[in-house]
Amino acid sequence: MATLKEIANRAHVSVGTVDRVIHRRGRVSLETEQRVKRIISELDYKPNILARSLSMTKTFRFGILVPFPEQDGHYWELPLKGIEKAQSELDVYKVKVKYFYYDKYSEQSFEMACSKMLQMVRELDGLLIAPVLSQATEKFLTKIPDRLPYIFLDSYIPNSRCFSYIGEDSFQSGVLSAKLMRILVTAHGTVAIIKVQPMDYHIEDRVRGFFSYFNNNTDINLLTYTVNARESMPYYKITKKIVTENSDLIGIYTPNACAYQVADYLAEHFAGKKIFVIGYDLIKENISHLKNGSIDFLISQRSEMQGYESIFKLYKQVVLKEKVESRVLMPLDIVTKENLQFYEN
Amino acid sequence: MATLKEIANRAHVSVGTVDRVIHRRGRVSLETEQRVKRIISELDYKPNILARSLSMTKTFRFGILVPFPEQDGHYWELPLKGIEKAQSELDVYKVKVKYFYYDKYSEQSFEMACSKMLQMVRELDGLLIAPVLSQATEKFLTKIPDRLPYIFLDSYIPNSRCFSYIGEDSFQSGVLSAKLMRILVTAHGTVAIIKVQPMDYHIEDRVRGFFSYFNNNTDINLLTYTVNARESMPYYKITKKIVTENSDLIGIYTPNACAYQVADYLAEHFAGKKIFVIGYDLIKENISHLKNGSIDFLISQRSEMQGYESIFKLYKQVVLKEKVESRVLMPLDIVTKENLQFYEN
DNA sequence: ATTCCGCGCGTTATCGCACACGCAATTTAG
DNA sequence: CTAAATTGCGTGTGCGATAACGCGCGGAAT
Repeated sequence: MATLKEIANRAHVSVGTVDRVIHRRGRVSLETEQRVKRIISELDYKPNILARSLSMTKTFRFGILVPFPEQDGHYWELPLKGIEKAQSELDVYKVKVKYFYYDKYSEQSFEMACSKMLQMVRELDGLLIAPVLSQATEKFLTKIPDRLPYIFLDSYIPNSRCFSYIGEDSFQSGVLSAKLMRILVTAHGTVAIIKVQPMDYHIEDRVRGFFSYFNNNTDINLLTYTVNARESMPYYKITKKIVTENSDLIGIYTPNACAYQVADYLAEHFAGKKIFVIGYDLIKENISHLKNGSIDFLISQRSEMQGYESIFKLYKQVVLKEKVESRVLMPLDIVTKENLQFYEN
Repeated sequence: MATLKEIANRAHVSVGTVDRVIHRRGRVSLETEQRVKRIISELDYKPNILARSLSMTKTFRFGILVPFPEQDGHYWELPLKGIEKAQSELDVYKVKVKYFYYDKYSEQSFEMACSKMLQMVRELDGLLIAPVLSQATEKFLTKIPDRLPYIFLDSYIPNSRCFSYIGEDSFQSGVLSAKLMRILVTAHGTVAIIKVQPMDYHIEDRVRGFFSYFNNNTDINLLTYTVNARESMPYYKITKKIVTENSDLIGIYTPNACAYQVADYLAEHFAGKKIFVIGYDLIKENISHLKNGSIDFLISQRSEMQGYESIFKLYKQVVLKEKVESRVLMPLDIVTKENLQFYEN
């Protein structure tokens, strides 16, 4: 618990000098600078965060670039909840956030949000980006000023200068789903996997993981179907198609938050035979289907914690100037009827 | 973001007076006290925690009464890790902890730890108790001074004046285990449940939950065995007994952290037939058996987070004087080979 | 009447850090 | 060669709250 003052005494200088060394504000001779630095590391000096943020005049602003909260079946409300929680906890540390929403199915909307953000970029100290529209995001990244650090949430763009990625290991989450499906289905038969257009690397990765688990397994027949997310009721239609085309259907894997739509159809029009359904994310509709048994497992990627952590990592990187891990992978929680209650809220 | 000074100005008094009102230090006339209180609630004044703990002279000390870390297969290291993490984060807030360990199989050792704690009770501001030895703990509770708040970790003693309990819903965790076992075992046969002596309510609850799930299910034969924890290699012996007595054995449920001992035996002497094993807690030995497939599922009760949270709740209750929920139930994480990596560390 | 005590309040130092400012001693420019 | 700029350093103030201290006033005790 060394203080600035102690450092100063030891180095035979004033606190002002030590402060200048720490903040690289110059006006210190090379000799004293080295002496001070040595003593700082000798005493393992850590600035008192309380005092620091108490005296700090600057407030930090982070821009949040994410899809409209209600998209993906209100999925985006979950990370936003975490973001708000982090924001309120970091309020005393003078951290504010500024939201820029976009329609994840419209590049134009995305570009609108980006340009709004760029207009006030001078007031921002860091960005949180959910790069759902990967190509459009890549273009946007080139326009971000070099001084401005950014972090990815939910999914990821390779070869960018982002300082960290907060999210899941999509491939492994596919593997996990496959394992669960394997345990569930006791009989031989067909398992359908529902892909989505427009393509999303993140989701594709889950599907790849799913297939990789079943790689050398022959008694289960894997069949891929593709829906177009811009149509109306796409999952309803595709589920209908799946059940009519496969008399030996035993399971459906929905590698996104839309499992509830599949379960809806099955519950209404296919109640006779048990079809196992595995999906993602603890959104309201999925939860109620998990409760009534028409969804068997939900994989949760700690969406709320993702939002929370990403703001905290921004705080660490920008305000505290600490090193942040370049990948922070959230646990893949297996949620079922019997442990759901502890994951809700 | 009202400050003391603003309150003072509005109430036409000095900050000293407002401070005296807030901390009930007297020397304020009834009239001004009410005026100040009114303005405080009008402006929804929340003290700045940073400034508060920066200026605070008092340091808070919490006593930790838990089993030796190495007991239960080093299980207790997990909550302790969380406790240490919380302690280091709360260091700037002037929070210290003081450990009192006991042997969970010796009432005498427990009483020793208690009396040590009571000797320095005047220096303590709160207690964290793992009431593994329930009767002995009940006796101890009567000796705790009324002024001293305490919180339970891991398990619980009813009708006590503890301000909160941090842990799992043991019954429901048994239910969850049963559900998983039900999915795993496809054939008919016997599932063995291993109880422990001396009895532990917590563990018994898990077993009750397990049975309740299978209540009206007849194609699985449930059989209870009991080990004596004070013997040497008890699980080794009991597993041997189980496999020799049940030719139709298909699964074993170990409602505590000792599943690895069961798995040890099976891997060495019973490699031929697949026996499904479900156990608890991410201790090192269990983890390696999960990896090599001799344990199928581990239920994790977020042991590290339990420790972390319990210190934070003490901080909230004692230092911030905020209300704390009387029960904080941790999620029951289902851990398998495929998602283990995200729960490790 | 003087001393004394307690009440009701204001004042001020302190916590550890950030940052603006000021003041010599030098260096650079004109 | 003098004025201006720059370097190297110390001082002082503020952030918001805590808590010790001090002071006037009035009533009780001597």
